Amino acid sequence: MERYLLNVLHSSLHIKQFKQIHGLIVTNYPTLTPFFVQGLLHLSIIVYARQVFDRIPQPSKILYNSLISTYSKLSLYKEALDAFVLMHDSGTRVVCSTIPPVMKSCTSLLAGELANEIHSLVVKYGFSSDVFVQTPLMDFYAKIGDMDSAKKVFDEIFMKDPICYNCLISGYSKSGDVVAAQQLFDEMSERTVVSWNSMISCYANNGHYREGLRMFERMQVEKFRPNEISVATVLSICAKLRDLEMGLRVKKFIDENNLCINMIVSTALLEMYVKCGAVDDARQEFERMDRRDVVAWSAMVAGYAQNGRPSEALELFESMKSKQIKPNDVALVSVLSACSQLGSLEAGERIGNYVESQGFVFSVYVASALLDMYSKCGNISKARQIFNHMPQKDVVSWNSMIVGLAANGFAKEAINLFEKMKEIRVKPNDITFVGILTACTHAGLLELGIRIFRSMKSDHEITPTIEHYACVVDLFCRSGKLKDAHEFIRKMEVEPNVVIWGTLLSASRIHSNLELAEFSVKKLLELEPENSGNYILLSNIYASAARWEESLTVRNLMKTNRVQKTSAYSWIEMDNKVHKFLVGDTSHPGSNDVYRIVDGLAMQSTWAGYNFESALEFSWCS
DNA sequence: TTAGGGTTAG
Repeated sequence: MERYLLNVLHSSLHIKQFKQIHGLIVTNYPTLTPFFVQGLLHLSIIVYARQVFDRIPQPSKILYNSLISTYSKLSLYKEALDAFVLMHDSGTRVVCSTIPPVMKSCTSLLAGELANEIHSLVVKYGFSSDVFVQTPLMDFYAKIGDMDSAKKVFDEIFMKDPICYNCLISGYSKSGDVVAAQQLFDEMSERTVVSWNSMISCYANNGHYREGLRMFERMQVEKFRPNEISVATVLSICAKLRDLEMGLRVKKFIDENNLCINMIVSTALLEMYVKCGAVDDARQEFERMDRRDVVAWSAMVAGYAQNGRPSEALELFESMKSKQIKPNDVALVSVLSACSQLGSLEAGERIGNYVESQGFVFSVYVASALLDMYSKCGNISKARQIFNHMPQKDVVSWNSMIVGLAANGFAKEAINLFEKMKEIRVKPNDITFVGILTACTHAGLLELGIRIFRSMKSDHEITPTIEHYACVVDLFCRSGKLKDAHEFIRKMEVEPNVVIWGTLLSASRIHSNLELAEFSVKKLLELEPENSGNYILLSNIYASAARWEESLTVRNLMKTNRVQKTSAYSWIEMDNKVHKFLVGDTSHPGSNDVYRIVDGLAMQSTWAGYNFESALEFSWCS
């Protein structure tokens, strides 16, 4: 009977049958209790198993090991460590096989103190030569970024298997030491798919994207079959590179090799489309997914928000909530950015209330997005309130507040905030300076603006970009110092673009500086010969100075260059479809009806006293 | 032992 029961306990039983056997054991075979617990642990009926375990007076080391490893397998790391402490305190001898699940739990919980104690135990009991003990120990050091200790443990391992190499490679990868990772990889006599994947993600995580792609190619040349982890990593590289062509090649590879498209691969594919601007393809991938977790939903919401389609971001966010997927901080950040873009205070406030009631304001990301939303939607005092209450602020929070103040006309406050930021030693970045220079422009603070611009390189080691130069040109122009603006453009270290010349042009026209206007519009013509607006501007400039001949020459030049004047159109959105309106076009099948209604409206408006000066001659074009 | 999503300007 005992032998029979032992066999039964290791087969898959229903919980009811277990309870019957438990009764039998308690009354007739108490010595079988440990085997009974193991049967329960085997099936991961952990709570029941623990209850019975606690009634055993002196559990054996084997039973402790089973309990600890089951906790660890179920990701119940705290329980695993508690059980280990219990085992150790009860005087039960720790064995080799006790260590791996305990170390894994220490790593997951970053339990440094206990990990150090275990390391001492490993040395004390002489487990140091065991690769199964040393690898998780080394992994712990690698995960906390202590690569010196990790390497020390690695060197002590007698028979090194690929797993311990892979562990150390991923440690170097996370600490940014690409060279050490590659060296270790080259040393390996026996590589696995994991080794290749670790190297690909090492390059990916450290910004060496092309190198990562090369590893992916090389692994195939060396006859290693990429798995779903390889392709997910490579897809995220394509996303970072904005390389749609490569991304599609990877997708073809997945299809041709029948690789499993799990949720992570799908999301990586979706993300690749999003970053390459192919939002509709991303949405198709999203629709194809049979399961979607909060990451997949957030990626799609972010996709719309990042590609300037805020209404769809908001719509998808609502549908995510209706599917009972609880939004997390990432989803909230994206949807708040969508509200900012829409300038929709109503939607923004609704989400803002949710953010505050659910305690998400403690996330720097969410709070920054929230304050940005309030400032873009015009509620600058609420934005300021959120900023002031943020327990932690990063450079983005400061930038959002500075830009928000500048955009809402509080230039002095923006500049004060910039000073405070420097005082508490938050390092400004290039965006900070775009914000602060805009503030100076709005307040007409020419000298201060120039001083701040010059300090970028000297005090903050930031090389000004074309945006910063454009701000300064604007600063000169708005102060009426056109000559200085021109002089500044001539001395710029980067090639001036259309924004720069456009700024100078519009200022020249305002201040009737014909010479500079002519000069800048010629520059504009060089940069964008296809833009009809530039020809018309130049022609008008000549005309206004009564230089008719030159005016005509420009018009003719426009004809010889075959530049077409692009028509301006208006558009409205109806039932999720955008309709464009153009002048002098009757392409819409219902245009007769449209005109009749428009005429009727115009008539009624005229009767109501509205004076129509412009023709109401428009039609549908899509 | 290897894999996916986020905020600020123009």
